[in-house]
Order: sequence, then structure tokens, then C-alpha cells
Amino acid sequence: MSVSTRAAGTRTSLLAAARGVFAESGFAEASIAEVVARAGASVGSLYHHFGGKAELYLALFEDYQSGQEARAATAVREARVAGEVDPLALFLVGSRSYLDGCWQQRDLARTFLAGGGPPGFELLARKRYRDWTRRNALLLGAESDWGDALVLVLTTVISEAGHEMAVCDHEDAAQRLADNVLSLVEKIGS
Amino acid sequence: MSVSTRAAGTRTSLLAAARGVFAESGFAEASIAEVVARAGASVGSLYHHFGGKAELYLALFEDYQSGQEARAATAVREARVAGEVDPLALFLVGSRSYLDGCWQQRDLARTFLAGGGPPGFELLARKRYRDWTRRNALLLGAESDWGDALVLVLTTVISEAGHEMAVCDHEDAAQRLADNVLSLVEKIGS
DNA sequence: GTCTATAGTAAGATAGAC
DNA sequence: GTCTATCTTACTATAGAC
Repeated sequence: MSVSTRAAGTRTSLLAAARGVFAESGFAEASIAEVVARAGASVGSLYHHFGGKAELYLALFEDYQSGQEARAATAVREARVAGEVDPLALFLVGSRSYLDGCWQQRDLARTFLAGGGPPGFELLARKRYRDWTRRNALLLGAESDWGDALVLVLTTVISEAGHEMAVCDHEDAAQRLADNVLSLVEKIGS
Repeated sequence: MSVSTRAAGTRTSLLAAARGVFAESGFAEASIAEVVARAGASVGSLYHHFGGKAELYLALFEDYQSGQEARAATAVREARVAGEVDPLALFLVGSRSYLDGCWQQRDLARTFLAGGGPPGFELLARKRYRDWTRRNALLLGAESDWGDALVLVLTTVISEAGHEMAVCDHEDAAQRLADNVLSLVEKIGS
């Protein structure tokens, strides 16, 4: 095994361990010691790869969010290929895909949407969600002043619905919630 | 000055100081030492009255939220007295009042809605907001299953709008945002 | 790149006098 | 009820060998 794959393995192990520890304890209560113990790595390695606890958390979020966006983008693309052209319908397809991702990665969704990250994380995450929604909301052809409020509402509703789904016990309940929320979003956007 | 008023004064000073410190530094970065310094009190007093940093934060939230709810309730009552009977209109009156409060107490609204409270605070606050919205949403005559999604959406939209207003630079911008968001809420509720 | 061992530090919490 | 002084605990972060 080459050096670089060993390093990549360590990095991956650390991220996987962090995923579990942050999910169970939240950011503040999570300890670096616990993370490295589960990863079978050392404190020094963690600092080498990430620079600290906050950066580790951010790296995890970056992975999660870019994955979610990629998933949604793919769904929208497929819908387009299938002939869908209505902007609102496309937005709903993307949102549905995002919400499915929230359910499938409940642990991460809970972690990030429950708050309590490192200083400044809330703002960063908020901005990230909003940029994503804004890009999607352009589909709706929203205009200037109205646009701000509309984007705010859509962002918030989708991400909060994702959180609420992530704490559902059964998939049925989560799906029903998604259905109902998306109906409301359709109403808002039309 | 009687003992009890002295004690009440200390309590009040501590809360006032905490309001400033938490607003500037957030929960995690705020230090007890700084709070007692500004309050002209002592660490011992703080622990005597509140039991710790987390409880101090919660007490501040309790004051804020119950004030907001009282304000909204008053507005709804007055509208009723003035002859308004339409449920949606009453809900909007309450919401408007809530949003006005967010603007007027920007510092607290920012503090609590920006995240980063003590462990479990997010959940507690979320529940508090939701209970309040649920009580109000009953006005709309929402039914069972649909109700959950509706309450979720309304809660989210109103509280997030409050946050966004609280970070506005000028009152004009904040009011415009409130107007637009309430228009959307009207659309959702009708 | 990875590890062990240690240092530094900061802050929340407590004890006990007044 | 209020205060001062102290404690103690837990953790991040670093230094330096391999």
C-alpha cells in the first residue's frame, strides 16, 4: 500500500469516526480523543489532516452538502431529459431529491440541522443552503424584491422539513411529511 | 431597601448583563466572569440565583419568548375587540406583532435565533416556537395530518423571518420583508 | 505521515466566611 | 444573599521521536 493511500485511509477513517461521534454528542461535547480512538488513529494525525476539531466538522459538512446538491442536480437533470420543462415542477423534483437524501443520511442531517456547530457554522450553513435554494429558485423566475422573501421562505421550509424528516421514526411518516410540505411549497411557488 | 428587593435587583442586573454578553459573544464564548463584572455582582450570586451558565441563558430565553407571546396575544385580542373574526386575519395580526417584537428586540432575537446555545437548547426553542404556532394555527382550523406540515411550515417561516429581520440594517428593509413574508403566509393559509 | 506524551489554558463550578 | 479565593477538570494544541 502506497503512502498516499495510507494517508487517504486515515483521513477517511477519521471522517467516518467523526460522523459517529458528532452525531451522538454534538460538536461541543464531542472529544477529539473519542474520534481518534474510534478511527484507530492518533491526535497528531487528526491535526495533520484537518487542523483541528472545527475544521473536521466543516469537512464533514462540506462532504454532506455537496453530496446533497449533486443528488438534487442529478434528479433535476433526469427530469429534464424525461421532458419536464415546467420550472416549478423541476424545483419540486430537486427538493424531493434533497429531502430523500435527508432521510437516507438521517444521522448527518440531524447533526447539522440540530445546531451547535463551531463558531460561525450556523451562518456558513445558512448561506450554503440559501445559495443552493437561490440557484434553484431562479427556475421559478422570481423577481427582485419579492424574490428575497420567496427564497428565504423556500430555503427555510425545505431545510426544516429535512430536519423534521430526519427525526421521524418510520419512513412512512417521513414520506408523508415530505408529500405534504412539497404540496405547500407548490402552493407558495405558483 | 428590603432584602428581597436587593435580591431581585441582583437578579435583574445579572440578566441585563447576560443579555449584552450573550449578544456579543454567543453562548459558548461568553464567560461568566464577564457577566458578573458588568452586573457588578459576583460569581457566587450568579450561581445562587441561576445555578449556572446554561440556566442563565435559558432564563433569558424564557423572558424573551413569554414577552413575545404576550405581545402577540394582546394584539390578537385587540383585533377581536375591534371586530375582526376571520381566523387567517387574526393569525396574521399575531404574526405581525411577533415580527415587530423581533425587530424591536433585535439583540435577543439575534442571540437566540443564531444558534449555539447550551446543549439541548435548539430542541427546546424549536418546541417552544412550535407549540406557540400550533396554538395559533388552530385558528386556521387545520386538520390532523395536513396540520403537522402546515404548522411546521408556518413555524419555520415566521421564526426565520424574525431572524432575518433582526439582522436587517434599517427598519424599512425589515418591514418590507415582513410585508412580503406575511403575504406568503396568507397565501399558504388560504 | 504517524505517533506518544505533555504542556498550556481557560473556565465553570464549589466551599466557606461574612 | 453575597462575596472571594481556590479547585479541578477536561480539553485543545504542540513538540519532537520514529
